[in-house]
Amino acid sequence: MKKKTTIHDISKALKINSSTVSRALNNSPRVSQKTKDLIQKKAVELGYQKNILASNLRTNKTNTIGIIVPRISRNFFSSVISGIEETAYRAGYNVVIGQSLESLEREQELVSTLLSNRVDGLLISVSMGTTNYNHLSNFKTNGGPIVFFDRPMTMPNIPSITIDDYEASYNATQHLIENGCKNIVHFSGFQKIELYKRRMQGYVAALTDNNIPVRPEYILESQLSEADGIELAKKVISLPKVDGIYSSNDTAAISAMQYFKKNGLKIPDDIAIVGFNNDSISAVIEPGLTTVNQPDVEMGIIASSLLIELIKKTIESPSEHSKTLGTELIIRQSSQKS
Amino acid sequence: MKKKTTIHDISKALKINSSTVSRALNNSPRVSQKTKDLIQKKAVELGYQKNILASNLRTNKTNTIGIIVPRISRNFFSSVISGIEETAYRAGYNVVIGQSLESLEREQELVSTLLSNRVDGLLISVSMGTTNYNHLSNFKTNGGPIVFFDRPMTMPNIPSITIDDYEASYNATQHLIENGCKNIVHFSGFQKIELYKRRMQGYVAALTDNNIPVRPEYILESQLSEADGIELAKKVISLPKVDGIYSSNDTAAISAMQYFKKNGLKIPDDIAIVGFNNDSISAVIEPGLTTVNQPDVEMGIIASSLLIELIKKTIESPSEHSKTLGTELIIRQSSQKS
DNA sequence: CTGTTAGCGCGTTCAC
DNA sequence: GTGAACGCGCTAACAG
Repeated sequence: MKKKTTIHDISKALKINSSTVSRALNNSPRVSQKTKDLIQKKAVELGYQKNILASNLRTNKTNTIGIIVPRISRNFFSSVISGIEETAYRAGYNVVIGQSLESLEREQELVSTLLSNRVDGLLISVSMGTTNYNHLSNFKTNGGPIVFFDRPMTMPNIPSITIDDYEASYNATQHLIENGCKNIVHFSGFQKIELYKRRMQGYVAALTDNNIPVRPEYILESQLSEADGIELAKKVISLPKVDGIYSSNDTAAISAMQYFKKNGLKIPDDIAIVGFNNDSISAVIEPGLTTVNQPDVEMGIIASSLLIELIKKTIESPSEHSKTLGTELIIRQSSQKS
Repeated sequence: MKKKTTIHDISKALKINSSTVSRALNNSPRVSQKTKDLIQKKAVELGYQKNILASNLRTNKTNTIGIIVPRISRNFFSSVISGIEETAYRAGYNVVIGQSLESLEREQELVSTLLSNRVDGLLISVSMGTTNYNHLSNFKTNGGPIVFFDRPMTMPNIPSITIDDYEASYNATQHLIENGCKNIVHFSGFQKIELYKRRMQGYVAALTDNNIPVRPEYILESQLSEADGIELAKKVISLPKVDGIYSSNDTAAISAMQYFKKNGLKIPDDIAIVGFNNDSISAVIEPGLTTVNQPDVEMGIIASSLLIELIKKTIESPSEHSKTLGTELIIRQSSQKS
């Protein structure tokens, strides 16, 4: 690794002061086009490459945005990240990524390292374990802007990009009901998470509006992991006459379906899933499966666009910038019940 | 954003030289425990937080590793990334990610920005368009170590973590043959990529070893995208008596299967897929589907462990460090042909 | 063990 | 429009 050429090298070579070189290279209007060209040329000639570390130190900015998600390999998140990276790339930002693995502790550590690494902003989908936001407000005051996505937190002045969970949930449940289901189990998630709370509310509202009693034993709360899916499937079997499932997430639902299949058990006639990632699991074309697709890539694009905007001009009241994206109810040859 | 406290602040407050403070905070053995404690305490008291940017500039290291993949949202890659992040996190490294979108140009730019951002090492799965490795050898000489994964390049002294594509491919094809298939189409990828070349070779070898003629019109090369899958499906239909498909990748194969289903067409009796990501698409349990599962997360773990090792002690002949991971042939209730 | 000195490479004052 | 000088915060090198 040979020594890099610095602005001083081209400063010496040209007998022009290094500050002028710096200005020229940053295309400052205070340098004449003539010397700019001269410097530009010499820079190329010497194979100059700006040392961003030094620049970062001086300006205290890094042109980098941090992302924290519960787990990168989850389809939904990897799609969001893909969208984020794409727009960040275009705007000249790098992305550094961390996964909380649904642990508050780990999330705190990640936020802390991102903070000390001076990322310019943070995109985060909080972990299931996140019950307080001290680490986040700390980032906000000492670091930069934050934008929530998918899983919002109730936190003042921080925008969030989400889908309308209530509506999506309501629609999915309503669809099952219209299809003749009367005993609908709900796979739900940790209720401290806004998202799952809202989805539960949508489910309950749909039942209520259709004069179907809400039975607590039909609401199964879990972490919605693959392993949980199997447990959920077992519970469903133990319940009498379940004819429909509405799941708050795809992983658990699919895992449950697999369990039914594998063991030759009867699968409920109709199943609806919110938060289904169509792109990656598109092979699953089951009759009687309804999915509410989330605009995953789009969510990434919008979230990072907003964040970058916030970074550039520290906007005063960003609370207005929250956005709710539409979803798409997709019905797969759903067998109309008699 | 108020002014941060620096080592000089605690240097002044304690009347201890700032270098000693620095050493103490870095837990250097050359500082007495007594003064360490003193400094530690004061640091906490003043709310000191190390400015990593300054440290990075001075040491010319960033404790960050770069990852470049064709597309983040692809299941296989997101799983690998997940594994990478996990081990990097444990080793105290950050990860920054870029996606090449199968474009050489973009890959070059990404490598360049990672280089100027002084990442300590690079993990890369090259894009389909990558036909030369100037940008990579440039990174190697001016940046740090590189480790290839999944898609190796023939490049001197750079280790790569891959599966045994030849063997995996041979086994998959052999399995189809044993199941009675005689007219096996191969969905293949861009032949400049080692991976696809090797898989093609495995396919050819299996046929040859079984005295089945290799027919060029049965080898369908494409980019293996979802859209390509449909084109491939159409081609399969136009071919006489295809009774098996061996695909080099899941996306195209699944897309093709969907096309068959959607249009009520006959699906070849047996299908084998290499590079299938079981975790994410586990819902697809089709009889007559054989998949060769790749150890995706494990690949990430191994690749990043190796890279970090290389970063720490610039090992002299890393070419020996290439590693081939085992795969797992998974047969789904494959209907034995009569 | 601790202090002194001298940068890392760049951006940004201020002068002129 | 350009130059001189300084500082961002930290650490390496050399003293002692």
